[in-house]
Amino acid sequence: MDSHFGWGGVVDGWRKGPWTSQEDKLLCEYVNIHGEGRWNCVSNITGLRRSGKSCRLRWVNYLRPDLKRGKITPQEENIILELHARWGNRWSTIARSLPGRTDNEIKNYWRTHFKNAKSSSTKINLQRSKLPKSLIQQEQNHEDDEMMKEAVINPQQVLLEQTMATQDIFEDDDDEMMKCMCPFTSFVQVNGGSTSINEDWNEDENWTRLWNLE
DNA sequence: AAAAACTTCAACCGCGGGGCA
DNA sequence: GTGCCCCGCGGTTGAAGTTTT
Repeated sequence: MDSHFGWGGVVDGWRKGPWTSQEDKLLCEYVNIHGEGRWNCVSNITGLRRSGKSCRLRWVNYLRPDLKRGKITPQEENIILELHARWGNRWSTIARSLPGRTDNEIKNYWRTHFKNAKSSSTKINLQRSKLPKSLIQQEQNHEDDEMMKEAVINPQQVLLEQTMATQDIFEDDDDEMMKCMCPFTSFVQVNGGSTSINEDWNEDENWTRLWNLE
């Protein structure tokens, strides 16, 4: 990042740094008239001295009228955790499941709250995130198929594996996070190495069992 | 009360993919 | 086939705000 020169100033004719309310107004007017897209035209049409990239980012992450404001809710957090376990750092994919939230917001939230979670599954997903999307989709479809087959043959083992993978992410994290994850893991009980599916959800009981899972 | 440490989040960058001439 | 342009994504940075010492 070259912000040590140019932050808040002009570099190559483009303004950088924090947006002013006047700049926001110009960008909103542009989008209202011309719609989203053709970001490189914004400067020509509005006189805004911002690059197309900067305009797009400002609109997508801050000015869009359908954006939610305020903190991530526990429900949204659950979704983020679940989808991150599945997709790794594919923030835009995760963001599509959270209307009103941006990939940037989710990425920041994850880094702030969960970046210290060190787990094999996380590492694998980070590596996956660097693969071409078509390959990832193929792989994911294959994994889903295999999971479905296995679930028919051995449902208890599949549930246990899912639970273990989920808990692995939280090995260094606190009670609050585990409480958030309870709805996803509640249906498996572990008793001295054997597992059983619990039809009747009992929050306290299951919570303790999962927390002590080794 | 002040300094240090930590957290949050807006905004930047480089890179890669897709469309088009 | 290839070169160019635009767009979107993920990683990173640093200013500002907040909490702790």
